[in-house]
Amino acid sequence: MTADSRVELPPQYQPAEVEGRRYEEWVARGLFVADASAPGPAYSIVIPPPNVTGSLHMGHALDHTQMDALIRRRRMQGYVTLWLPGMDHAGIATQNVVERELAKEGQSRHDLGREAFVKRVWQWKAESGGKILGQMRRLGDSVDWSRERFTMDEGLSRAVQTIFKRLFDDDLIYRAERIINWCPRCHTALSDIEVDHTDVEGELVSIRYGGGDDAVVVATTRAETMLGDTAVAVHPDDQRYAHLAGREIELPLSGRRIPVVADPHVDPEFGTGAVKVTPAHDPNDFEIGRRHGLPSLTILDERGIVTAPGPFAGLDRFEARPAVVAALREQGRIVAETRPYLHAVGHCSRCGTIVEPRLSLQWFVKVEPLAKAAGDAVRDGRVRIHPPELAARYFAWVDDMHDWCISRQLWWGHRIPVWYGPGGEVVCVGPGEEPPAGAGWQQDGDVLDTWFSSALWPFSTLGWPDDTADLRRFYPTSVLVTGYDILFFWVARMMMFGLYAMRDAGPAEAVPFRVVALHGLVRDQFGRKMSKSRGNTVDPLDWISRFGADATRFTLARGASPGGDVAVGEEWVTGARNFCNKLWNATRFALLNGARVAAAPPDRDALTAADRWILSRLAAVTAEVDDYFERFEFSKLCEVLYHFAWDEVCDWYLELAKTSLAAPQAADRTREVLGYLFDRLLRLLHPVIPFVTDDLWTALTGEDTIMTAPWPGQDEAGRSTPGDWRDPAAEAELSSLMRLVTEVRRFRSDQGLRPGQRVPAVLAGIAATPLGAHEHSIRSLLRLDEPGAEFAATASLQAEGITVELGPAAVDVTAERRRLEKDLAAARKEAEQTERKLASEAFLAKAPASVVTDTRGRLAAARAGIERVSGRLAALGVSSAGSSSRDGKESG
RNA sequence: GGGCGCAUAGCUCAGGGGUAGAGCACUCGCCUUACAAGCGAGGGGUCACUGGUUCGAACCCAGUUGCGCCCACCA
Repeated sequence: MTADSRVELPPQYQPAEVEGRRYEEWVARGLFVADASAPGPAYSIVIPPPNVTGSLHMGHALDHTQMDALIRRRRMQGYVTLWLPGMDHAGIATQNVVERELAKEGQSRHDLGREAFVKRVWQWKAESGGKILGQMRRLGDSVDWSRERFTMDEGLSRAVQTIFKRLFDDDLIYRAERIINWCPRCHTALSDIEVDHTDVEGELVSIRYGGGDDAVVVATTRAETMLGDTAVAVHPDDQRYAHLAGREIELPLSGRRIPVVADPHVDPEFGTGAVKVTPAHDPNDFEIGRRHGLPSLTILDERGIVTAPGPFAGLDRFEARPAVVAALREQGRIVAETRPYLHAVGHCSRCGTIVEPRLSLQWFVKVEPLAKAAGDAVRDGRVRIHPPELAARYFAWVDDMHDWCISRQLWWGHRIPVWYGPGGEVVCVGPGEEPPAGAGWQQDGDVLDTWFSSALWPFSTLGWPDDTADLRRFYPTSVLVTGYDILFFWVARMMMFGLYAMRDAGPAEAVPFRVVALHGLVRDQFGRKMSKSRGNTVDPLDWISRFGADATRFTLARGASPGGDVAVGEEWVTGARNFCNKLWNATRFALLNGARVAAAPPDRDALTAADRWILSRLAAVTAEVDDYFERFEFSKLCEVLYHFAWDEVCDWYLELAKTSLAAPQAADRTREVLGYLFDRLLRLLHPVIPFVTDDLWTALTGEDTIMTAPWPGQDEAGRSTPGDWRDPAAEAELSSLMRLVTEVRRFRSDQGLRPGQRVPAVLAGIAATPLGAHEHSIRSLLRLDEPGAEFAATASLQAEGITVELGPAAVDVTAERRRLEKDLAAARKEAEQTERKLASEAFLAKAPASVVTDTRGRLAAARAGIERVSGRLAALGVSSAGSSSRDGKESG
């Protein structure tokens, strides 16, 4: 087949013209769809479900690039692969979005009522939700769209109900009155992980309680809570307050009398050693209150407004605070001046409002037994965390987990399947069961924490609780790819629920995934966290539009070491775009020169050293890439492929190929090697940069798609590519060639010779070296002509045992001398260092023989270098006299 | 308050007991017929500091300093 019969490729890669079309082709041909009944090993990944409200950001792009690369490689390896997409209903986030929309219409959800509001949210989801799914297509995600799931789907809701019922029956879910994190803006309880602690500059106020002998000073940053104080606590051993313990003192402002209790929780070293106790509004105080049977006095409502009777009633908590302080000051109750105080305060992770600890009746998961199992699965190796260093964080979380508050005072989410009877009966209703009928029965009004359904994701998406073919085939999933930032709250919970729900499968098969592969955060080009407030965020879609999906993916993959953060900037993606273009042009070169992919690998006996060298390197690179894939070393595998493709294939092999393509008897063989080489190279790159590789590969081979081409590593004949193709002799020979060419190029550059200028030269002694066979190539790479009849050398240099004598051209004696003097100094330094080393008896006695040999070799090389360079310097002095005016500089 | 990690070129980072690396940036020269989104040749580092182990330390150990991150119910 000849070049003209093939697709003409433009000289620059235009991602926009390729990507959309290819993606739709892949989908249309069903290449992403997993066939659960197909033979062969299975490989599955469930996508960390993005929020319906979300759009694609760099974090997703990183996540998805890694998952897609893993999936694509396995698919090429012949696994039955499933990458399952879907979305999370994102309770609070979504409800907030729709409530804001309603607010614009001057309405609240209460105006609509529950049923209409939920309907409205579904409507919102249908119209504006899930933008991210379309954006995933732009990235090239090879997800199985036929299996797309949503946490509020009928099936997944049934899974939620089922597991709730089981947990309830196993006494692992309970309802209790506890201090929980309350968001006064969202009007709902929050779990610990939905609270972000940030330092806030507060004011520490010291207040004198009681009077006369009873006086005791307490400090607080939340003065308004004193309205709900029901005690003062001191440490039992604190002599300063021994006389007060058990007595009652006067609480300022209200005039109530409250007891002084002795409790070991109090730190006598901190502040005055006395603490005000507000059981209804502080978790510690709640515990103290429980221990001493203190009443809990709620003084704030769900909006954070004071309800305690008196002058402060109706004030917001932040208005009440200074008001209370002012009133105390008036009464002379403020001791000393208030002072600024930096302390960590909890904020609602959804809206940023300061969280209010609040006593209320909520549902909890008893996590202790579940968390223990989740920890054990990692401890005994059923689940591997990668990189292993991060397992410590996992254990820290799992081994010290508080009970999980799962009820939310929201309308959007899975409603708690519990009914309360007129006589206080509590009935948990499982799926398919009829709720109790009759007067007075009512369902719990709350919904479940969004993370409750997310925790079921690895099996609820596969059909659990039914025994489906998908569940049997694809559970446990092969790997979970996510950022270390959500290792705890999501990963740990999937582990707990997976092990619990799937326990019948046996300990090894109940785990939700076999490996957790963690990556870091995407940062900006200066390594700073991306944030909207800093204005340094980058939109992946913008990059995809301007540089292509492949360039975007390659940038992220290339920066991603396991567990490490990725710094990206426009320079990076430009480089990746350039790389794609380089591949484009290299393949284009191969095509223009009639490269062809033969059914069988090239006949080794017919190959030149250059061919054997590049195929040997290809084999080495193939093995490395395979290994890096197994270890999630995306950065390294990209690096290896980048350098192989660019430095070795393009800069050397293609240049060498130009010579052999020009020789009629060698051209066919070279075309064959080029075909083989690019076929393999493109396949190796496909998982990371799917679009450009598919486009080029189909042009090269005439096949439909690279997606189903076998992964290299073993060729069609069952021959292992590494091993068979490795050729150390060819590698050494070509290394020698490259050193020679580089050395002469350096000389030419120093001489100011233009790269294209042809110079007559003699390569004296080349025939006696292994490079003899390459003389033609070497001359071509270096633009050296055969010497004419009247050849007269004006300069010479030695390298690789060859004396290169250059004809009239070389001239810049000063530059050459400077260069040689520098080389001489370096060689002398090296010689000195190695000599000193070899003079040490301790070194000779204790260092391994290989190191000693190596050092001797270095010394010999350095000495030879000194001699050679000295010789050149001397020769320079002689030959420079006569020939300094004919040179390559006349043009510049 | 507890735990973990990091300090290597101008920037972002890899490496890891035996010759200091990459990308980008920088300098010089080139439109050499796949590619100027390119080609060739260069410059640039006390591997944070102080000690220790070792024939040998950027690497291992201890301490110091600086910087991150995670967890956390001390008012």
